[in-house]
Amino acid sequence: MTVRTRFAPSPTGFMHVGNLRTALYAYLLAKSNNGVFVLRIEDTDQARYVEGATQVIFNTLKTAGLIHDEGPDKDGGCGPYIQSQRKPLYRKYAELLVEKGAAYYSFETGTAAATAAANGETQEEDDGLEPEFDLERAKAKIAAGIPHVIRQRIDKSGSSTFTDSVFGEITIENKVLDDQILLKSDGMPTYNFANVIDDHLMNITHVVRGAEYLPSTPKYNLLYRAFGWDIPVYVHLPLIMGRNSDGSVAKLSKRHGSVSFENLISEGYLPAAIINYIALLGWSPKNDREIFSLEELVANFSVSGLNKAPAVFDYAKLAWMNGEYVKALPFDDFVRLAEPFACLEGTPLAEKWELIAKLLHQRTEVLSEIPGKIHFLLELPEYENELFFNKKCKSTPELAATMLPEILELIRNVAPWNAETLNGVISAYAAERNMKLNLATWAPRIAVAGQSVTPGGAFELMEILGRDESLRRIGVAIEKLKRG
RNA sequence: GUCCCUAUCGUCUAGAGGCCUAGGACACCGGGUUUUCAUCCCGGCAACCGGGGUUCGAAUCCCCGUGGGGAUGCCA
Repeated sequence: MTVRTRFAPSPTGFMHVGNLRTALYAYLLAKSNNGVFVLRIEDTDQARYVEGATQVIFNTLKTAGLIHDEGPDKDGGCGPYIQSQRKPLYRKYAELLVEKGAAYYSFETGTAAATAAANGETQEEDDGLEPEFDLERAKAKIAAGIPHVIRQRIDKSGSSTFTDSVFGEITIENKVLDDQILLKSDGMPTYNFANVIDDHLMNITHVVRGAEYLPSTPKYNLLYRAFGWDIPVYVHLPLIMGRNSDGSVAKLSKRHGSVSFENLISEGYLPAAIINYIALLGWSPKNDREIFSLEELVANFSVSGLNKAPAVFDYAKLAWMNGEYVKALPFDDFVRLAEPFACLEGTPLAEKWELIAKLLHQRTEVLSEIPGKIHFLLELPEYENELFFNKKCKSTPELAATMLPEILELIRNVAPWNAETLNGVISAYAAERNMKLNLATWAPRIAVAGQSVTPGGAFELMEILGRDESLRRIGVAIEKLKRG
């Protein structure tokens, strides 16, 4: 039997990494079994619907490489794949359930809650709905236009047991299951109903979803049984957590940082790195390997590697992994991808971008770090003469004050002005004075950079800055050192 | 409140009764290489939540606590 999995997001405007990871595992489970990956849009909550959000879902899956085999744009014979377009279907099945005695109508009263409030009473149990078990009377009320819902009728005796591929056998007392609403008063199904209908109709064999659905799974199974349908294989996934500022953890959300795929991308994380990282959040290949392409994930994926406990999202490790991907990028790709982040357009450095990129390529983890790394090239920072101190190479401001004027004269007219020539001249200068090269380059580097940490050494920086600006900055340093 | 799930370094995890003196990675801290920084290399710090069982033997199995998470919506 062909394995069929689905990813069923709501179009709410952005793709949370938790959702993306669910999509990834559903994709991996399907593909590692030569199965079919279905995309279904769950837009039954018109209040939460966001214009254009479906496009965000398409774009995200495409960018991430999670290509679906069936979906709104790829009919595989189980369409439509957008729930709002399936609306009549749900009522049909809900009414079938009523006939079978597994569901019943409930009508809005609109008064009980209001009355209670007026009397200053709290009536938490009252949801403003009155059940009508008599079918004839129910039909009359419907004909009279009274708003109503259809809810599941659950026998509260006994218990329900089911097996999950990750969590194993789970038993829940039926008395804690409530008569959940299946069809809303606007005629749309709830998730609790639609997922059962659609997963069955779309021949989904393996339901991959977050562990938050574990406690309500018995209700879905009751529905499957009422219809006489096969229950799919369940694969519930541990949740992804974020760390709060007070050290506690909670479901990963915006306050923990960027949690949407689009946000992460705009911060300079690479799609393949994000996928690789989240794959390892809750799943392990059971060996020490950590870097996997999507294809390699497909080849290595197994449900047995899924974890049960929630995992904390760690931006530091994501950054490290992203750095691995950035460094592995062909240089031309890095130049192209990093350019928008550098923000050099319209500056004198724009034409030096490739030269700068050469320095940045192996020193960047997240592309958004770039402006901060190179800002000193655009504008000489304010700095203290203390920077000319360096213990390791024994540099001091006094030494810099004598060296800098000498070096300035040596390089003033060298040609061509590039790292190689400058290296030659300054190396010779160091050799003459029996000085180590790292001492000879310390002062010039500080002078042209104005900061202690720089991407690249003195020669590269001077080449990028050009002759005029380099000489000017060294001049500034000499004056600063004179003032002390 | 009730119900469900869960528990190995700070974080992600390996470990399916003896291979564990508990392995890897990130982070952190040293050292080396390097014209700085980074890369790279080498080293270090750091964990089986607690208590009872079962067993010749338990991180691994069972029970009870405790901690953590989730569910309890006309959200999904």
